[in-house]
This record gives sequence, structure tokens and C-alpha cells, in this order.
Amino acid sequence: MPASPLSLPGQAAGGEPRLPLVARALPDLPALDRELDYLVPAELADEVRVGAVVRLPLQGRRVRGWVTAYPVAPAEGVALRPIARVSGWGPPPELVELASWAAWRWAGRRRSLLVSATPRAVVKQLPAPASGALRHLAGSPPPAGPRGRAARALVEAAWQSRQPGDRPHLLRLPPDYDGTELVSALAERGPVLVVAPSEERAAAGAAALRRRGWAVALLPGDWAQARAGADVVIGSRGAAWGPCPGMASAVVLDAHDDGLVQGTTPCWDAPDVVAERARRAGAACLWVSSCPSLEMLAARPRLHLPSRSEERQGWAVLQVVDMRGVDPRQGLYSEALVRQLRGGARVVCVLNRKGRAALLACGACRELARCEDCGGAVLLEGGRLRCRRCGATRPEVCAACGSDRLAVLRVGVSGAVEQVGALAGRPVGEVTATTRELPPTPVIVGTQAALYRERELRATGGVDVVGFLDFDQELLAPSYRAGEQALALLARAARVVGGRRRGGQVLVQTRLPAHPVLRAALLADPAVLSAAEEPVRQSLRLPPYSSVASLSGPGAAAFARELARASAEVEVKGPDRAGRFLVRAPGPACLADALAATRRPRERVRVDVGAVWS
DNA sequence: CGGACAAGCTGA
DNA sequence: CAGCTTGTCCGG
Repeated sequence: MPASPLSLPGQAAGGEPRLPLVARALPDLPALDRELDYLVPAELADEVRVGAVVRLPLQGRRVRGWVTAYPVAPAEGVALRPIARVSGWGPPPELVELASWAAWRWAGRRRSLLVSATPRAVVKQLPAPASGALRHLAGSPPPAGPRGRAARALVEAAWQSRQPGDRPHLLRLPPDYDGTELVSALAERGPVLVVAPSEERAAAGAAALRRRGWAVALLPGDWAQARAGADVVIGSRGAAWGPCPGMASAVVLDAHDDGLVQGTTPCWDAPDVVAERARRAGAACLWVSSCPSLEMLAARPRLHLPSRSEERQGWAVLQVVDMRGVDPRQGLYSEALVRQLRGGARVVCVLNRKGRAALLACGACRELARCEDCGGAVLLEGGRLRCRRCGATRPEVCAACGSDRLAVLRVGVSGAVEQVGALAGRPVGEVTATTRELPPTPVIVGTQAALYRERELRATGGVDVVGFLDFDQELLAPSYRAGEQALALLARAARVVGGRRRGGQVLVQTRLPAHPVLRAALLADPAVLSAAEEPVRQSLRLPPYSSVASLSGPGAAAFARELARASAEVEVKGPDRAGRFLVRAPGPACLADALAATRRPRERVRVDVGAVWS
């Protein structure tokens, strides 16, 4: 940090008369995306630094903010007020800069990015840096199993081939790879930043790495330790913005996982943030994925592959049940599935539809049950009909004829629990995203949320079989990423059952048994899917052959019009049924430039760069 | 975000 | 026309 104001450009040499010390700061206000200049009182001069969290006087009150530049030549013609106080430590300068880049890249404001890079509670003082110098006290690490050896070998290869200013390295490891061994191999080479796809995975990883003797800072809780220095800084998506002094490498685990994309604007994604961050820091960036997306491959990463047999061993045995040959009266339950349900295996059934019934028709007049307000399909939940689109609820009666005899055309998770219970003759538990405690039952029926409860599933006896009751719903989902997401679901299932090595089985019920997603999973080769998807994306000019953003909110139409007028390179479509507009540009930089250059209307616009839209 | 200030609505 | 609500502006 520059200690003297004498280096200021435009300041009189000789130091007389002394000019006031001025810092530029960004107030932490959602609607104010503007830096303001403040005087730095002499007693705060040593504490103020870029990234520091400060209290700023603003229109008679005090608000939180961040120092973004210091010292600066003061803006002219404004009466500057002094910074009230320095609250504590905040993001290091390189993350303040990265926030500016990300605000451009995802067409959002810096504030939310800086919030991600700031500790939850005020940090007044930093602890001493921690390192695993005492690692020998932990005893010798367990010998690496085959999963660990494969991970180590690829880390080795990536590390050997790294170059300054490198592209990311993509390690294609099978779903059951050993993350602890992989991160350990990196930590031996200097501080490593780890982004895990969920908090659960981050916490489990932190615990395992600590047992190996590494000094681990688990975010967001251990922010101060991370800022001070540690061997491993680990956390979920937000860790992409975690401090990691001296970072030698940065790794994103399960880089294909949807949980790595921020849901609120700016909708940044951890793999891209980490890649840019590592590039700027001269550190190695490693994306680890069992099923890399075409978008990841389009970044032209250095690819590191395990042997074919290694990769095969890490995927589960896949049983594809062709539902075209199944009597429709059997509904969602093939004989193969029923055999598993009645056997002694622990089974998790996945059905991505909530409620008791996801599609109903009137038993009397045959009319489809729809929402009276918006016309959307309604599902049966808690004894009432609820619209999935607008959320309106009404009693379980036909809107057309008033009959209360509604027939279930398509069952949801709660309905499937009843049916599976009857078929299995064993206790069945239900798991959705809102389920608190995992039922310890031998059979579980749930949405895909059930597959994210890895640790609890293992603690309650592990899982032998994952069965997808209606996989066509995944394969035919109305999104260009449906195929990749479906394969990611199979990878997650493979992880839960532990892969071939542990005898893990995944059963898929489908009417599309030859779909490339299923061929890829059968062969344990994600490239099979990439090869099938590529020509489709190319001919339809979908990502990665273009970059897209969606515009929504009251100002979307005005902004869309302005964009179309101002830029010849971007193409604007819409509105769709939900009133959103789609913006398409040849590449991410072109898209970001066009969005940044176009004046926003007065009304609110939500810009979702990288939005998945059919 | 939240205070300041202006414009619009209501009631005696 | 005071007294209140609602909307728009703007910040160092």
C-alpha cells in the first residue's frame, strides 16, 4: 500500500502545501453503483487500504462501503466528507479488481461481488498465518487407493505442463474421484484455493484435509484465517471470492455442477471466475469434472484424461430399462425396478416432480386441471391444487364442471412414495429440497435433491441402487443444456452408489434407450455426449457457439430495443411467454461490451448473462 | 438503501 | 390549504 501521498499524479513536488489524503470508496447500497471520494483523516491513514471495509457518511447517515482506490487525486468541485471509521479487513486489492472485471463480464454491479469477497462478520485483526509445517504430527497419510492414484497422476501431469498465463487445465476424472488426494497433491506445491459444488462437500473436504495435517480455512467461517494465510482455502461457490494469499493453484471440483452458478445477478459462475483469477495471479487453474460441458471445452483447456479403465471403474453399472416394452398399466415401475425394491438393497428412486400428482385431469369431463389465473398446469400438494407457474392455489375440484373426482395422469414424488411403498413392502421415505432430516428408510423416493445428501446417505448405510423413474423428463427438458444436465445427474448417482468398484448400480427407465446421454454413461465416456451435442449447438448457434443473456423485469423491453438499435453484432429475440428477451452475441466479450455500452432504462432490468434458455 | 423534496389527494 | 401519501431524485 502506498504510504505517502507524494506519489500522487498532479501533485506539487516539494510537499507544500500538503494536499488532503483522499480515498475512493463504493457504498454498500444495492441501487447505488457509484464510487464516491472521501477524505482520510490522519489517524486512519495507516488503516485505510484498498478493499478495507469502512463506514461512510452519506446524506446524514452512515453506510458500509469498501475502499476501491487509495490514494487518489480528489474529484474537483465537491466538498469531501471524511471516512467515519475503518470497520475491518476486506477483500485484497486483486479481488477488488476482479470484482470490476466480473461486473463487466456478467453485466452487474460490483456491490454483490464485493459482498461475496467480504467476511460475514467484521474482522478487526488477523490471526497468524497457518501452515502444515507440523504435518508430520498427523502421521503418514493413508496409502492412496486407485481413485487417489488416478487423481494424483492427473494433478502431476497438469502441474508439469503448466505455463505462465495459462489456460485452465481440465481434469476429466470419473464421478467417484478422490478430492482429498487431489487437493493434497496440490497443497504440497503451495497454497491452494478449492471451490466445491456444495457446502456439504466443502465441509467434508476440509475435515479430511485437516486429518492429513493441512492448515485448512473453511469458508465462510474461517475468512480471517484464509486472509492471513493457510495451506488450503476451501468453500462452496462463494469461495471463488475467498482470500488466498500466495495462491499457487486454484481448483474447481465438479466444475459442471449447476450449484457453481450464482442465482442472483450478476449470475457469475465459479469456474470462469476462478480461471480469470488464477490467470491474473499466475497460478494454475484446474477444473475437475466427470462430464465437462461444451462451454468448458470451448475455453480450450489443457485436457488431462485418466486411462479408459480408470474412468470406467469410477462410473456405476448402468441398467437401461426400455419402457416401450413395459405394460402401460404398470405405470412408472418396470419389473427390473420392482425386483430391486423388493430385494434387500438400499434404493433411492429419483423423480423430479414435486407434489402428490404433477398432472391431473377431471374424472368426469376429462378436462385437464389448469390454473384459473394463468392457465398453467397445476399439481396436487397438501390436498390443494397449486400452479407451478404463478403459485396460486385452489381446492381439488375441476374448474370446468365442478367435479371432485380428479384422475392422476402423472404422479409426483409424494404420490410415488405411496406407490413405491405398496410395491416394495418396505418403509419408504420422501426427500425433496425442503426435507430437513434424511429418513433412515431402506427405500427413499425423492427429487434430485436426494442425490445431494451424500454424507447423510452414507451415514445411514450407503446406497446400492439409484433408480430414475422417469428419465425422459430429464432428457427432454426444454433447455439446450438438458442433455448435459441429465448426464451430470447420472454422474451424481454414480458418486452416490460409489461406482463400479463398489458395485454401484444405476437404473434408468426411459423410452429413449439409445439417447447419447445413456450411451455416454454406459461407456463411461462423456465425450460421446459432447460429440453428439456439438453439431446441434453449432447449427442452432447456441452456446458455446454464441453467448446469450436473458433480460427480464419491467424495463426489459426498453433495454432490448435499445440494445438491438445500438449494436449490430447482437441479436435480440422475444418476449417469450414469461416476458423475457434473449440477447445473443458471437462471444462473451462482445456480449459484455454491448450490455455495458447500452444505456439502461429507468425501470428495473434483470440481466442474466449465461442464462439457460431453450 | 433511505432522506429530501415535489406533486397529488382528501377533508373541513 | 394544512396534512398526509406516493413518487422521483440523488448521494462525495
